[in-house]
Amino acid sequence: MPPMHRAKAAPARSGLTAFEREVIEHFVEISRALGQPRSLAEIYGLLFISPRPLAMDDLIERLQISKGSASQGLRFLREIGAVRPVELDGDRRVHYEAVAELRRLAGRFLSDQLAPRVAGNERRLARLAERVGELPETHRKHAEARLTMLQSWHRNTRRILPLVIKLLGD
Amino acid sequence: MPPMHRAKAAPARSGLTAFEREVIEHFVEISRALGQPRSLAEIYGLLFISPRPLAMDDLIERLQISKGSASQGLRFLREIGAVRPVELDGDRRVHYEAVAELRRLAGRFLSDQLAPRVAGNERRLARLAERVGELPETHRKHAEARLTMLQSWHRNTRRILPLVIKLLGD
DNA sequence: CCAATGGTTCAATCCAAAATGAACAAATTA
DNA sequence: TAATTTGTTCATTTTGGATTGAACCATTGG
Repeated sequence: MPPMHRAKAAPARSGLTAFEREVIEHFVEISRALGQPRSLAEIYGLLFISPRPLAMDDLIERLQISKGSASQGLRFLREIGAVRPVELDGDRRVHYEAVAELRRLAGRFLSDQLAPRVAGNERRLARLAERVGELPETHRKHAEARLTMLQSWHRNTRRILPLVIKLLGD
Repeated sequence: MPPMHRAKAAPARSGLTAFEREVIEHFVEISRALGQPRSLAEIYGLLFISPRPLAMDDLIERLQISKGSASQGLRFLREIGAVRPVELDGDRRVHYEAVAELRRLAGRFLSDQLAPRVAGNERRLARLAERVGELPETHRKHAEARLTMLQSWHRNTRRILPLVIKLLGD
């Protein structure tokens, strides 16, 4: 069969405007700093800048991501309250719009992602406090001092987190 | 030369006490939240709990990490001021001790790791503000509203960062 | 009832960041 | 000077989290 000159590619250039791409890039950068996967940021970013709710299909097509990524990404964003499902009549597909209140977003993120870690740290510090007594005399004093420091740092963190939430959402 | 029966293995079980391991684990958890590689946290953690400065050799042996990791890790920690080189007489190797002032640590981390990103975001927002005018009438209004939001979020962030630093180091 | 559509799940794959270790350089000691 | 010690660099390898896509389920419509 002659090669034909190809339908192979049509790399499907993204169907995103330059403006949209840049807005999305903004969210990608932020999500990196928060240690979240890129596809989440892409989905949220596109919904954020879109003037009307989008269905999963739209996200797959415009962002060129897989069904799996789209489905999982939307689930996560729904769970943390960053995205809200919307029913559009005449279409059985669920559409989504971005929740854009920073206070709510930050609060959810902190309580869902950070709080569990903070709790884990707290437990570990408690364990350490118990065991510091069993240490050989030589190192005990130093270990106790360091442990006190860790506890103080931890208290600082706990104190500041709620404050940050409050300040963010004004 | 006959093989001699060797010093091949002795897998060198970690030479870390349970207590040390747990302290190190604490730092590993924290560094994860900050998106830093595990080996950094291990190095800092061991130095933090060690009552006296350690040489690179010690870190390699006790943490079972490679020379490369140790060297690069120490370089990074030195750069952000988390670790301080110490000269011990009678030993030409450089030893290191942990810098344990939280204020300094947090400040450095924020200004080295976060500030550049924040600056990047700022530039991007400026570009977006320029281009929003060229948008087709239909979407312009919505895009402008969203952009205003992004700018406000950004201002919030800038406002809060220095405050967090101040509050952390009391 | 069957076919088509919308959506989820999860094992396999991909990939970027981290870790390794060999090669190298510089300082030290014998 | 040669041999050893201390440390850095960087090309390769490893690894874990992100992404994919095939298999599957549920609902709707013909």
